[in-house]
Amino acid sequence: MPLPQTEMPGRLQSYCAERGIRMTQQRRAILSVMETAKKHLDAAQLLRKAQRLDASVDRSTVYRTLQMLKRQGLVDELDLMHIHGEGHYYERKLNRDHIHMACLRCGKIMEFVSDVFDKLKRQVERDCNFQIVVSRLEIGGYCNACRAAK
Amino acid sequence: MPLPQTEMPGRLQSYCAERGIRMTQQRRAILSVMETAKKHLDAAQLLRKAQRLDASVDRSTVYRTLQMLKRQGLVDELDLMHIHGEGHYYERKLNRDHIHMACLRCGKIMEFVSDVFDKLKRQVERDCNFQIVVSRLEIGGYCNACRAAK
DNA sequence: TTAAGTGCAAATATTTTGCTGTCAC
DNA sequence: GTGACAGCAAAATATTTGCACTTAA
Repeated sequence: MPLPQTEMPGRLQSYCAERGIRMTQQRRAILSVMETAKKHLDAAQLLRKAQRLDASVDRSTVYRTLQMLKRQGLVDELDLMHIHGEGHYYERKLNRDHIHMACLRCGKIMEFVSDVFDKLKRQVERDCNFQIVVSRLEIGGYCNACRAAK
Repeated sequence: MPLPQTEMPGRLQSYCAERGIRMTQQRRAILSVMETAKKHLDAAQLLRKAQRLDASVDRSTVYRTLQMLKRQGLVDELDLMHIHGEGHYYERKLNRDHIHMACLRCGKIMEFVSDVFDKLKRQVERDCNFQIVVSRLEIGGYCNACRAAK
C-alpha cells in the first residue's frame, strides 16, 4: 500500500497546537480549506470556501490568518507569474520545496521537484553566507501542448 | 582597464528603436531612469525620478511603459519577498539571469549569478517539456551580518 | 480573567481604464 | 494625416487598520 503523497489533513491544526497558537472556529475553517485545497487559492477564493464552513469568517480574518501562517512558515505565498491579475496565491508548505511553472498561454500551473534546486540553495547558503528561510522559484513560459499549438 | 559590468546607458532606447517602438519624451525619461538606476525601483519611485526629467510624466504612463517593457522582455518584475509592502520592483534585464536574496532583518538585497541556476533551468526545459520565457528566483533569509547579530 | 482574536467599516496601496486631446512617424 | 500614446480622473483590485465586541485558554 503506497504512502500518501501529501501529509494528512489536520496537520496544520496540529502544528498550531504544538506552537501554542490559539485556535478559533474561524481559523479552523480557514486551515481546513488550506488542508484540503486541490489547487492554489487566492485570498478571495479562500474566503469564499471558508465561509461555507463558517459563514462568519471575515475577509480581514483571512488576511490575518494568512499572515500568521506565513510567519510560522506553514504556508508559502506565490504570484504564479501574475497570470491572473496582481493577487497572491497560497499553499501549505510541504516537506520539499518545489518549482512552479505557469503556462503563459493556457494558464496551467505545474510543479517540479529537483535535486538541482536543492543543490542551488545549498550553494547560495555556502557561497553567499546567507541563511535561507524561504525561497520561491517561479517560471513563466509555454507548456508542451501550447508550444505545439502556437 | 576593466570592462563595464553593466551595459551602457541608452541601450534600452536602442532596443526599442530596433523593434520599431515609438519613442516619446515621456518614455525617454522613464527608460533613462531605468538605465541609470543603482537599485531596484518600484513604480512610485520610478514615477518620481522620471518626473524630475520630464515633469509631465503621469503615473499611468509609467505603468503602461512598464507593461510594454515586460512584454518586450526588456525588464523583469520582482517582489523582493515583499520586504516593503505589496508592490513590485523593476530592473532591466541583463544578459544573465540572477537570483535575488532579501535579508528579512535589514532589508538588504543581494544578487547572485550561478551556473547551477542555469543548469536547473535547462533541466526544467528538458524534463518538463517546458519552454521558459521568464524566471524568477527570490530568496528570503538572513545576511551574514544579521545572522551574527541575531 | 484577560490577552488575543474577530467583524465591521473605512482607509490605504497599487494598478488599470475610459476618454479626449496630442504627437511621433 | 493618422494611429499610437499622453494626461487626467475615476474605477477596480488587493490588502490593512482602528475600534468595540467576543472568546479561547
